[in-house]
Formats: sequence, C-alpha cells, structure tokens
Amino acid sequence: MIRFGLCCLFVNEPVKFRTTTAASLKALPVRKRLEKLSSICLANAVNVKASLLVLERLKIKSFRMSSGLFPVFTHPDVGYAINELPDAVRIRDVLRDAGRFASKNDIRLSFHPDQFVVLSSPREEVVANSARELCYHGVLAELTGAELINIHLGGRYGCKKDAIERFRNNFGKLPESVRKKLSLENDDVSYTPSDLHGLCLELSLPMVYDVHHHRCNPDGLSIKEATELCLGTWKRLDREPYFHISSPKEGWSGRNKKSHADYIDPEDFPGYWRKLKGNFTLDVEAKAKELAVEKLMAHLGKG
DNA sequence: GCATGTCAAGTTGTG
DNA sequence: CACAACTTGACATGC
Repeated sequence: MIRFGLCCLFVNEPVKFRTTTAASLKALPVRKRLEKLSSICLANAVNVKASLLVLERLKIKSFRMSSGLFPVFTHPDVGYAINELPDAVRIRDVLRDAGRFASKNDIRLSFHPDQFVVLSSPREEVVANSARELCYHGVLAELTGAELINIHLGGRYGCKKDAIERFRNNFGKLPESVRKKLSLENDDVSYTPSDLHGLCLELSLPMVYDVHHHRCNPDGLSIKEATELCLGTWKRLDREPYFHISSPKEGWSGRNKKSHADYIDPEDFPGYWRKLKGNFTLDVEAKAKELAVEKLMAHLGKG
C-alpha cells in the first residue's frame, strides 16, 4: 500500500496558514509584537488540525507540515520562545490535539526544513543557525508527534568527502531528541543516493529517496537500485520507507528540469514502485497540492 | 479596495 | 554578476 502525502499547503481547501515579517514586528513594541505572534501561532496550530481533518476526508495519510508554523521563531532579533506568547498554553494544547488526531487516524507527520539548514557548512555560524532551526523543528515535532525531520546534506564546497565529514561531526553535536528524528534526502545538484547511503548506515539515519532529484542528479544507480538502498535504511530501523516524487514543469526535454509541475506525470511514477510489496510513504511535490495528490491516487488506483 | 514588491537565513548553476 | 531554483504564498504598503 502506498501512503500518499501532501506537502504543506492546499490550493482549493480553505486552510490558509498565516505568517509575518521581521521588519513589521520590529516596528511594534514588544508586548504588541508577542500578541501578534501569538495570534499567528495559534491560528497556525488550528490550521494544522484543520489540515488533518481535510486530509482524513481526502484519504491522504501523510502530511508534511510547513516550517513556517511559528514564523521567525529562530530569528536573531525577533525570535521568541513559546512561553513568551500569551496563548502559549492553548497553542500547545491545539498542537497536541492535532497530533492525537493524526495518530488515531494513522496520518504520518513530517517536516522538511528548508535550504538554510546546512550541517555540512564550513561556516560556524551557518552550522549554529542550522542546529537552532533543527531544535525548533524538534519542539514542533515533539508537540505534534511528528516522526520525521527530513533534511539534505548541504553544499559540496569543492570536496564532498570533507563536507560529509563536517556533517558527521556536526550531527553528533545535536541533541538526541533531534538526531533520532532526522533523515537524509538525495538532492538535485550535489548528493546522490550512493553518496548518502554509507553515511546513513553509519549514523543510523533513514534515507528519503527523491526520484525526481535522482533523475536530475544521477549516480549510475538505476531507480530500482536506489529504491533498494533506501528501503534497506528504513528496514533496519523497522520504520516505513519514505519517497518523494515530482515532475518537471517543462518536461524532461525542457531547460529547467528542477522546477516542479502542477501535477505528477504518471509516466514519472517508477514502474518498479508498483512491484513493491511493503507499505511506503510518498510525498507528492506538486504545485497543485491536494489536487495533484488526488489525481495521482486516482490514477494509480485504476492501475 | 486592490495591485504589487518584499520577505532572515545557503549553495549551486545558469544566462 | 544577478538571478532562479530549491514546498511558496501571504503580508505590508501605497495608490
């Protein structure tokens, strides 16, 4: 069985996440600032629950939560702690309630922190910010019961081997609670499944296999081989495997293969995945969001 | 009201 | 060297 996943947002369903900017917050006195942040965080916590209700109706059983649930949480000037927010207690309650709903209905929850999380960077402040950002995701994951925080290895800096060594070293300094939630995903320019596999085994990290990235950034492995490498990393941890899929906006002959199309071209769904026996989660990375998930589910359902 | 430029952050590849 | 690409949209501002 395939557990299809939605990434962050809806296009048609009336769930709108809120955000704000550092500049607008700085213009406010501290009390007003925290009141504003509190109302946004509470609204977004409610939005998580609302998202899950919609997903349950649509039979979508995995949800990648947006990193922006608590806007500017780790910002150096206007960052904050949950306890500073007037609605802190309610915010926690609502997130825990959402988490219980997900658990009860077997909806898998994850995060995918964005490109600023780079544990392989040679720049100390970049690594420190990354750790901070991961801890923020860790707090949200604890509250909601999210199982996974999926990241990329980062930049190459002219020598992948050294970059991987820095990653290994910086990973070791993260709190245990964060480490055990992390996974590593192959990216579209630097690190392939072959690059990541050994490190994943060594650090007991599961590997998320993004087949679109693999097609953009191949390593000589077939999709079948890369899928099997990925499966192995989850199996040894006794966890459900995780894949990503997307289609290039302008087709595979187009110029920018990396940008995501509105929907998944069924041709891009690997034939080998149809043969897999066990369950796996498949995040659908497509601009048409829930519509793209529904369409792919319908297509594969028909066989 | 509504249009539109802007938003904290990293790295790489393209034009 | 600026800009797009990486989940992007929603906010803030100015007409």
